[in-house]
Amino acid sequence: MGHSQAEKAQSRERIVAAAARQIRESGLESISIAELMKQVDLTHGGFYGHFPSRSALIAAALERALFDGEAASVAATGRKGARTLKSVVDSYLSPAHRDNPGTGCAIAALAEDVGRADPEVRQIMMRRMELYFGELSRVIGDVPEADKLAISIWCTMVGAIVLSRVFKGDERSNVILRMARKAILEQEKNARGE
Amino acid sequence: MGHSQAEKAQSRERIVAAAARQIRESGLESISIAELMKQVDLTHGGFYGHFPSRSALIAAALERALFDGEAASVAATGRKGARTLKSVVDSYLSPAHRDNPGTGCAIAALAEDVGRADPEVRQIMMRRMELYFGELSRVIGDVPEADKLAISIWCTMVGAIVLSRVFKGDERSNVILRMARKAILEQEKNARGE
DNA sequence: TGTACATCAGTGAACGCGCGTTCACTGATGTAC
DNA sequence: TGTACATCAGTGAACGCGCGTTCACTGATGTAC
Repeated sequence: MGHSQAEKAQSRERIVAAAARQIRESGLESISIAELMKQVDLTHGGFYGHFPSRSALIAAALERALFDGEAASVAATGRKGARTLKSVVDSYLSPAHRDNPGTGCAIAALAEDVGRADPEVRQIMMRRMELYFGELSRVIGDVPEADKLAISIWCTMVGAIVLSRVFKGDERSNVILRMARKAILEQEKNARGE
Repeated sequence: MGHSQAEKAQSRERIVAAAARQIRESGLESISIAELMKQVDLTHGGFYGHFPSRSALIAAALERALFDGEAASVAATGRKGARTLKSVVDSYLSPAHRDNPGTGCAIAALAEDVGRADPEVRQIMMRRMELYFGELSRVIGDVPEADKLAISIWCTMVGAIVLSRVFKGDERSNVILRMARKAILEQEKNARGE
């Protein structure tokens, strides 16, 4: 058993990463400390050397899930400059994203849970979403009121993933993704054309 | 203590109605049988005279929440013939709807929870959503591919309520509702114009 | 009409279980000399 | 280089608690005669 600071930080890292996946797969409240610690090959008692409470972990896991989900999206759509609205939407509204909530967008996975949570938890998502709105606005680029368009596009993307997951396994699920994608791209075209 | 069949049915009714509100306010898994029975002035043991298990109640409560939410929407937007896309969207994307999930749309409140639930639970929501898609399509009326437009509009409406609830209490929350509303109405205008 | 019995919705104590949290302890590693 | 000690990440038993579920019981009402 090691005990350097670096090793402790690595343990914490593994706990948070596992929790970030867990909450996206099964919800904010799905975290069981005993099960989580088993997942990372530690005993449950050690948890309190890393976090003061379960709810502190949930906050850290949400922050991490938001960060990871964005990193995965960026990785899938290519580096900064190469991103277009089409590439972002195609990636976001893909069957792969729908079928893998544990590594996907934390907004689509957890916004309802967060909407019911404490203000501190909601703030974590609010702050991150402001960044997302800004980033999508920049991807849209030279369109009048791109910042406002970015907001409504986010609504459609999140709603589409959420609904497509209700229908997963059914062909209807793919139709939802396709219709949302089409609506978003047409919206942009119209905004550009005016 | 009465014990006619009608009185038993009324008790069951009150349990389901309370549960339907509870799950929309705090999530599918938020139901505690002891607390629920206290809410309807019964003792927890009596629960099993009405339902075989907690999960059977959850299924019944979801069904009921979906039904109630739609009834509330219809009540708010006027009778059958008088409904227009604008009236539906204005009502759905209102601050009142955002602020009262317990009496609102069960899709917006529970789709993420349901997406993670058993196939039987997902089917309950799937079936109801097919009806909703059809109804919105009829409200849209004489537009090419109104059925497809209805699907993408539902995505935007659900996403907007879900995101606006994360931001509740913040001015950003109202902006989200307004931008989604605007996007939907423009989408319809464009669909009508082609 | 009055009495005895059957029904059954609801009661409330009890159960086993898993959970979050605490804490005295362990034992591997780092440091001092 | 070797020995003694300090540190501290992780261990695992124990706790109190709330939960879903069971079940023997109660007592108000309906029915039979």
